[in-house]
This record gives sequence, C-alpha cells and structure tokens, in this order.
Amino acid sequence: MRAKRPTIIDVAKEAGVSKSTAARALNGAENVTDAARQTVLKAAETVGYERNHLAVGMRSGRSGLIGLVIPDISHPFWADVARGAQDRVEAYGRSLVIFSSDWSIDREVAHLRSVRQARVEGIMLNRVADRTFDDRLTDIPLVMIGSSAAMFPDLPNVGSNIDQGVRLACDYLWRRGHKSPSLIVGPHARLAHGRFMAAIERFYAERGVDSSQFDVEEATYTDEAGYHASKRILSRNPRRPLAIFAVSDLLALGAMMAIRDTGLSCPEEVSVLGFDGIAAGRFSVPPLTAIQKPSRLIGERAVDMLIEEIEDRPGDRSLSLDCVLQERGSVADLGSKSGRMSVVA
Amino acid sequence: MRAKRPTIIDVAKEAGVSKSTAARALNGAENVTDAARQTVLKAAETVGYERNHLAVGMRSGRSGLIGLVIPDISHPFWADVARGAQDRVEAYGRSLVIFSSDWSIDREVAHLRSVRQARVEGIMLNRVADRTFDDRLTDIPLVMIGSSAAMFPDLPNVGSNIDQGVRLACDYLWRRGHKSPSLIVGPHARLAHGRFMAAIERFYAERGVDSSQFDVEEATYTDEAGYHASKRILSRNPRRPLAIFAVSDLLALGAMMAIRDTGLSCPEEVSVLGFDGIAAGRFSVPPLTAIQKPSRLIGERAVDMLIEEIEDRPGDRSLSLDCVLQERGSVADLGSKSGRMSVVA
DNA sequence: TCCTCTTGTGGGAACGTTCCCACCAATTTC
DNA sequence: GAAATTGGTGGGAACGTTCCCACAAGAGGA
Repeated sequence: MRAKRPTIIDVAKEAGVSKSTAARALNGAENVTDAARQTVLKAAETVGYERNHLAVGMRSGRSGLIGLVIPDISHPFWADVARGAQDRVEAYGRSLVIFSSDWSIDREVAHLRSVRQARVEGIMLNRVADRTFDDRLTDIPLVMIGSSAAMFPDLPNVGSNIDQGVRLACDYLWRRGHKSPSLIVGPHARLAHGRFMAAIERFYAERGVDSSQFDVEEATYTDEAGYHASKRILSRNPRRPLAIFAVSDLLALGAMMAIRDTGLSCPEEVSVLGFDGIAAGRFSVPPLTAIQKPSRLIGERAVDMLIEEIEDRPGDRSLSLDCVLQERGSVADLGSKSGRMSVVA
Repeated sequence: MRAKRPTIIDVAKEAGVSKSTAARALNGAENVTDAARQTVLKAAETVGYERNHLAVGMRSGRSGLIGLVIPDISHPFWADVARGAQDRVEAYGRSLVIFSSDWSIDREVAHLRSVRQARVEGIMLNRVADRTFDDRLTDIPLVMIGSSAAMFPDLPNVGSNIDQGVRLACDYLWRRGHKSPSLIVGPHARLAHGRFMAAIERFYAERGVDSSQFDVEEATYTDEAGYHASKRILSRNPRRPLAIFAVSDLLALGAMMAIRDTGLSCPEEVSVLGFDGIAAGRFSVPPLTAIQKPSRLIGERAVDMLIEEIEDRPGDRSLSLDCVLQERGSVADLGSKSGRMSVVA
C-alpha cells in the first residue's frame, strides 16, 4: 500500500536513456528526437510515473500552488469566489490551497505564515485586519480581493465595484419612487462600510437630497441582525410605503422576515433591496430583488491578475467589477397607478 | 521584491551552530541545550526564517498537504464539508488543497492526477463516477466522503447516515398523519438514489405499507427540476392534504414555489419535507422543515480518519453520521383537531 | 581536409531540508 | 583509573527534479 513511487530515473532506466533525456521528453522540450520521446513516454506509462511536484517546486521555484485566504469558505459569497478561482487556477495548471480565517486576525496571520511556508507561487487575500499591514507580505506575488481590495491601491487588487453597485441600487429605488430609503449597513469598523456610505451620499447629493437624514441601522452580516434592525426601523418609522436597502442579502432576508412578523406586506407596504445576489434570495416570498456582486468573476480575474504578477507581466493592477441588478419581486413601483403594483417576478 | 528567502543554513550561520543543531532546535527535538535553542530561535527571528515545506516534504515524505476532491465547492453542502475539513486540517498542521470536479468524470480523473502529483499525504474524495474504480488510488491514504461513501465498504469512508435520516423523515411524516407521501428523488444513476429508495421501502414495509405504490418523480438536484417535478405531482394527484418528500432541499424549495404558483397553500394543503438542511431553507414561506445532514462534521471526521490512515493507526474505517430533524413550518400536523394546523415556527 | 556549427545526449551540481552516523567531552560504572 | 555510557554537536548523504555545461557525431563551409 505504501510502495515507493517511480521517479524519472526509473523511467530513464526503463527507456534506456539518461535522466536528462527523460526529463526533456517528459517536459516537451525541443531538442529530443521523436524516437527518444516516444520511448520515454511509453516507459513513463509502463512504470506508472507521476511527476513529483515537490521536487519540481524545490528545484525550479515553481511549486504549482496558489494560496487563497478568505474569511469563510462556507459563506455563499466566498464559496463562489473560491469556485471561480479554482477553475482558473486549474486552467493555469496550478492547484489551489484554501484557508478560512473566520474573521479572526490571529487565524489570518497564522494562515499567511502557513501559505508562505508552503511556498505558494502567489496569494489571493481578503484582509480581515483592516488597518495593519505586514510589509513582509509583498515579497510574494499578492492580489487583494473583495470589497476592501480597493483600499490598497498600491497593491494589485480586484473586487466588486461598490460605487457602481450602490448607484445601481439607489437609482433603481429612485426610479420606482423610493426617494429616501431606510438603510441597514454593516459594522462601521469594516472597510466596506465607508465606501457604501460615501457612494450613497454622493448619489443623493447629486439630486439635492441630504442623505444624512436617512434612517440608518448598523448590523452584523446575519439574518438575525437584519431582523432586529428592521424591527427597529419599522417601529420608529410609521410612513408607508417604506423602502429598506440592506448592504447584504442576509440582512435583507432578515428584514423580510421582520416585515412579515409585523403583519406588513412586502413589497406593497415595505420594499426591500438586498446587496450580494446569493441563491437563497430566490426562495423568499416575494423573491428578493438585489444587487448581485460578480463573485465568481472576482475569483477568476484575481487568478488571472495573480498569474500576471507571478510571471512579471504588466497588466491592470486594479480591477473593479460591475454589479448587476437582479430584479425579482421585493421592490414596489410606486410610480405605476396605485393599487396594483407592477412587480416583476 | 523577489529576494532569496533565508534557509536553515542562514539561521545556523547567524546562530554560529551547524545546520543540524539549527534543525533540531527549530523542530523542538530533545537533544539540544536550552542555550543553543534560544540562540537558534533568536537567529531565525532575525533573519526572518520560514521553513520551506517543499523541501521538508521532499526529504521526509510528509508534504503537509491534504487533498479534497468534491463536486462543487460553491454548493452549500460541499462548502460546509470543506469548511469542516479545513478546520481540522489546520489543527493537524496541514493545508488543504481543494478541487471541484463539477460532476464531471473527466475533471475528477484530472484532479486525482494533480492531487497525486502534488504529493498530498492523503485524499478525501467524493466520487462522481459511481461504478469505475482505479486501483492505483489505494496506494495513497484515502477516505471516501458523502452519501456514496458507504458504497465502498472496503475503503475508509465517512458520510451521513442516509438510513437513519430517511427513517427520521418518514417517521416524522407518519406521526403527523402523512402515511404515503409523494417523492421527488435524485437521478437514478447516482449512488445515493438506491440507498434512499431502499430505506424508504424498509420503513413502510415495517408498517405493512407497500411503498412501491408511491408517487415518485425523478429530478436533478436543482430548484427548477424540483419545481417541474412538483407541478407534475400536483396535477396528477388531486388528493389534499398532500405531502411531498424531496431528497434535497433545493428540490423541496422548488416544490414550494410550484405549490404557491398552483394557488395552493403550504403546509395546509401540501406539506413539504426537505433533505439537506441548507441555510436557504430558513427564508422560504413557510420556512422549510428538513432533515439536516451533518455536513461540517463530515468534513471534520473525514480528516480525523484520514490522519489515522496516514499515521497507520487503527480506527473506525466506516462512519455514518446521524442526521437531525430541523423542524420549521412546512409540514402540517394532520393529527391535531382539523381546521387550524399546529405548525412549529 | 580541417574547422566550425548544430543537434542530441549525458553527467553532475543544486534546490533546502531531514536523517544517519561519527565524533567529542563529560559523566557514570566497574 | 580505565571502560562504558550519555548528551550534545557536526558533517555528509539523500530526497527527485531542473539547470548548466561538456561532449560526441554529423552537417556544412572554407
């Protein structure tokens, strides 16, 4: 069961050539006769040779490993990012080593150490620690990913275009007659928060609306937090119809539960708009209208950019990928003749 | 940016000892004086030493890498499994290399080759290809995971206890008065299918009911497929109240959409029971009652078992982890005095 | 005919670690 | 007091590959 596995020397022996020739044949190098190449390939087949990537990595410096450090692989958004990354990494003939930091700075630091010790060729990283930055990171090709990516403009980064997404959201609400939505935002401490608020402020300022008067609730990114935040919004805000814009789909789904529990109807009395585009939004009643982040694409393009870094090729060093409106049924159109709402299913 | 990284020899030089002593100190071996150890540790710190895992793996045969080959990392169930695996792998000081085969046999085979070339210490595998089996697999420690795992009794395996889960489901339905539910099952070709059907048959046989008369629809594991399967069930089955038992939550959620579209009410007229326990089930109306598979635990225990295999320690070679009933609101209790249903929220 | 150039081949060094063995000095044992 | 044992140390080989250089044989030009 634990037999020694054949090496390139075994192949060479079997083929009756030197290990150099065997290596050349196996690597598809130029200067080998076709005859020799065939013999070697045949021999490799017979002995069941499989290239030892550890040895390759050690000698050539190319380990074939790419590191991905994210908060949580089981979170729908990050799972999608990972999937996109995995597909591209495979296309480049590399393998993906994944780490979940669970939003813990300590684990992130530990993972970063592990990933470096594994001699990965490059790292894709979503930082939990917003502020601090270890200089030692930059001696390995690195791409920052996610919404906080653009906060490191000196580092290559790829993330969703929060500004464009927020604009899309606000514009959609605006056109449907929701001119001053209540907001459920993420923890103030997180990097994305500032960007959201700035984008919102800008949108309404352009229309002469002072968004600082808006009703805002802060909540962690869970549906429970969204539920309670919405309860508070609903109770202190008797105006109907009302619109709630949540910066995460889980928050939005929590809001929908709160609306139902309060005996209100969505979207007739309270509209809800989410931001993420996770699959669960399809199953609520009504299905959740949301701004969809290009999660899988983020993973794919991050790998492309990282490979460019690894191979020292010039390329875009900063990429903001556009969000898309996923129109389902949770936002009412107040513009249409009142009574029956025009709600896209 | 791409400076040569310090080796153990640099550390030894800095500390004024031989590389052997440096290695012993860094590995926490016995026979080193405390003074020497301190000096070496200090020196490692100064030069910024990070152990090269490629070299370690090559010399010692322990690469520190564990392979995980699953159908899709972005699927909620598998993402949970991966998360559990990741946590345990980390506890053992290893790293996780993840591959998504996307339910393609070709990609699975390719991944298996990659994972072997990476010289992983062991592999956790959920097979897409149900029948064929390459003998060469067994020369590396291997643990089969998922519901098909128990189909390879000669191989170490860990998965959810389908029999117990189905029994839990059928018993719950039975006690609530649903004696002959309609079924939405997965593709016949998949391994799990046979186990589901056998478990269902056994449960009802024990109660003198011939389950072969049940209304059964086959569908791929998507909500669309569940939707259409349910439409067919509802149209050919006018009996109300009716119960639909789906072998996957996505199928069940699709069923709930079909019920709503047909103008029926859930659970009053049609009850729905799912099988998975994914997060999206919380957001449907009513929230989905489902049998929850121990997804994360499967990942964790698979790693434990794999490490036992790697270290050649005896241990359980087959593990069926119990499912749990997640009672929410999609199954009516026909036993309670008719009219108002007693539905647990 | 000799020299150069090309093409294919082979051998050795190197990558950074661990493992094995030899060594030295200090201590213990007879 | 000599021999045996112990604890700490150092040096070299080995892991499997790639890279570099040397070399042989043949082709081509002078």
